[in-house]
Amino acid sequence: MADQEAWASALHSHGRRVTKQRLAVLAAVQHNPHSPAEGILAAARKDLPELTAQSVYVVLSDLTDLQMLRRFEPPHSPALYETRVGDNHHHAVCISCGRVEDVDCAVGHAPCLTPHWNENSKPMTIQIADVLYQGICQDCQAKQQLPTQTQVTHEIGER
Amino acid sequence: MADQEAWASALHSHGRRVTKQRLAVLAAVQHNPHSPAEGILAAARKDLPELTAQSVYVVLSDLTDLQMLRRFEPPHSPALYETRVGDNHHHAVCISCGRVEDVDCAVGHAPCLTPHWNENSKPMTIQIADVLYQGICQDCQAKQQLPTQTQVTHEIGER
DNA sequence: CACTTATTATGAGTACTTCACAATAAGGTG
DNA sequence: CACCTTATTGTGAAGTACTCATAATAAGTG
Repeated sequence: MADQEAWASALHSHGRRVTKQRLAVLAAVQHNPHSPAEGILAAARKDLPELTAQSVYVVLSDLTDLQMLRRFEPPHSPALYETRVGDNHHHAVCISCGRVEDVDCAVGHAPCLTPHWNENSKPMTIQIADVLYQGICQDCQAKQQLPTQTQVTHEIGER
Repeated sequence: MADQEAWASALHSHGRRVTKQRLAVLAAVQHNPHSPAEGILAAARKDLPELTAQSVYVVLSDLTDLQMLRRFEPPHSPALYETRVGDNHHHAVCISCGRVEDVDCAVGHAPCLTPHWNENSKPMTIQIADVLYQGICQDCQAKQQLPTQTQVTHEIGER
């Protein structure tokens, strides 16, 4: 809870009022990275039971716009939030169980920020580059290898 | 329409029946890359008016699983589909108007497929890496520069 | 041409998120 | 410190994108 003041001053510097709802949401995201709005609500309600889902959506959206939170949307998943911002890191999601891992940036500090444009496309001014790795985590790989090894997928995972 | 046979044989090779619905969806995606399901439905209905939305969803989902189509989900947008598969290209989306551009892969043929794992994370077996660039396209930049240049954002874009 | 089974249409339902507006409270002012 | 302004939150409802269950249809095999 010693981070309360840090969050408060960050909110101040963005011209936002310091409310217990915002602090509860920030703490919940910090302690539960890669959580969806629903999970953040559940976590935040342990401190602030009267918090509503709609407030969580509003706060998350606003804080994301302020760059105090980062949001990303894996396929077939609700949006996930985290407090780790500004370091241009990436994410790997398991297509089987959905687990998410952070992946540090490979090419220095701001790697993927310079795409190579086609001749016939109009370049954009890039602000962020999200790299989303999709694969299968070790646990799910182990589970899928239970059948005999000659057996090949006749039904490809789940969807 | 000369691609009909190519689609048909591709469907066959995946053990799928060749239906006019599938062909209409494939043609619609091919001629309208980066379109959402709704747009694909509208385009496909020009050839096949009795096509239903649910069928489009089923077909898109199935063909994506077969890797005949590629699907990606920009933030705050429904899923978009394209026929360009297998070349590991990326996408840039304008956060203001939503326009999408293809971006070829920079680092050779399969670049971002080798993330650098943290010490404390369990590596996954990566299958695909989607790079999503977010920025502002030239058109939207021009529109935002109408106020005097000393003016700095007091309201940051839209959401 | 008939038959089997994949595929599509129909209708309803769900998950996630947003909207409109009233109630509340943060933080500046006197 | 009470008051006031206005941002913020709560309430209730609605919307979008998508999925599910089941019946009708049609592709492809014999």
